[in-house]
Amino acid sequence: METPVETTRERLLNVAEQRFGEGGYEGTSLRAITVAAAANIAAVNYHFGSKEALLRAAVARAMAPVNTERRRRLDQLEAGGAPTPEELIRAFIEPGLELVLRRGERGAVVARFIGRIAFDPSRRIRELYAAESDPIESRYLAALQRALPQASPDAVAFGYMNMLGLLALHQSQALSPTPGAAGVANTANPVNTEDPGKLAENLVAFLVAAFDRGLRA
Amino acid sequence: METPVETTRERLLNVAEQRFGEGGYEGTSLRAITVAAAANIAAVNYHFGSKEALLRAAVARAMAPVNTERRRRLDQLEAGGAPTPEELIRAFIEPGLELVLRRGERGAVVARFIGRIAFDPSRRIRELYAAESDPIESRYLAALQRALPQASPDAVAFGYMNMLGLLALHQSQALSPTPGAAGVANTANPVNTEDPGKLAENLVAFLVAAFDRGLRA
DNA sequence: CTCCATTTCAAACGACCGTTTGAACTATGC
DNA sequence: GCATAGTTCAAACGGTCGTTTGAAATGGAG
Repeated sequence: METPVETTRERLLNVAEQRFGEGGYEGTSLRAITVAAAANIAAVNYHFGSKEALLRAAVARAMAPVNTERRRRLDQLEAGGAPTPEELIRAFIEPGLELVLRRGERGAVVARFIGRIAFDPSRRIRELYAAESDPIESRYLAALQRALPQASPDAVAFGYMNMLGLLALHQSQALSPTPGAAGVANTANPVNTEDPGKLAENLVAFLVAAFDRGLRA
Repeated sequence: METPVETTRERLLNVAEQRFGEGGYEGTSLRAITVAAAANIAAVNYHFGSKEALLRAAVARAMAPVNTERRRRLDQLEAGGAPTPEELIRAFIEPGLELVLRRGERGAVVARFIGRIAFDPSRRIRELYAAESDPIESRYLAALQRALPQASPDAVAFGYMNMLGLLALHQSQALSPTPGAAGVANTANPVNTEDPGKLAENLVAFLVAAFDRGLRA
């Protein structure tokens, strides 16, 4: 069989995903990325133009399948009548956790990358991410509003932001602290580390309860 | 009245809070801090020893009143019998939001600083923060477990981590995106920007519902 | 005033940063 | 074969990074 070897461009994107996800944008140097990708320093500016353009390309590539799947689910739900809050929450959470975690090692890397960038300390980086996930946001907000007519638009937006934030934190694995360090419940490891599906179920249940009964009028 | 002028050490801590909260640890240089604090570059290493030690000192100073208030509330609740989940959640959230937001401009700066550092991209920084908020963590977990006997320890820990994460995100104002940019609900600004008390109420209600009915057995 | 510990200062250290350059290499079409 | 477009390369660019140095300023105690 012929092995379609990864191009330099692809290797740069893969390593960028991993390193940016581990150390953040500011905390990761182009030299660290290019060395790990077995590429020359100048390759970044040749293929992408700048460090930030590399990040933008990596975000776009990582988010594309998630956005596609979310759109597909939303289309499907709305075609079938009035979706419940749980269906909508599931359609948002699961593509973020499963589609990306359910692929062995690389999936976890992509998830951590997305989760970290979404709440990077730099406003510039956060907006860069927001622009990528923006298109479907208003659709979800409108659908949630219809599914929760008793909640005010502000309350729905509040719930949506909480959902978005919690998803990002779980994606980035920031809520599953290091085993050896001083963290939460180091006596018993949380449920979710082995099975991303179980984490998705737990998170959906948590959010459904909060949306159904935790939004102030 | 005599004006006890701020010492260089205090000015450095104040500016560090602000800049680290805005740009993150890696994204903020000591030169930017010392210039804004009208101090010499060498002052950081003289008063603290290193950049990381400056951060550690800032975290400790910022967290001290929050930890004290949380301990006080927990003592009071446990002295009065078996606290409800809502009382426990309130005792955790409110010190984080009010005690720190309800102080004009500087309170918001401190809140953003804490919220950002708690989920900094660098694991090293996150652990530095975790060590500071660790002491009361096990007390809260145990109290929550007693208040929610039907939930498994894993589920309680899961809920606690979600609470901690959501609090940090709201503290850092990462969930109240920039007004002009492409973000959630730029048609109507969320409720919470003007009144931190209202945000606390919304967040507590959200979490109480999630804890009461959203934790899987 | 002298002494001494504390604090501030300008200047420099080596290291690393993102980016650019221009030549060398590679592969494909003619 | 040669020409050509695409890609990779070592090397260097000017800047900024955290940290260190040693001297100058400061200010209370004797």
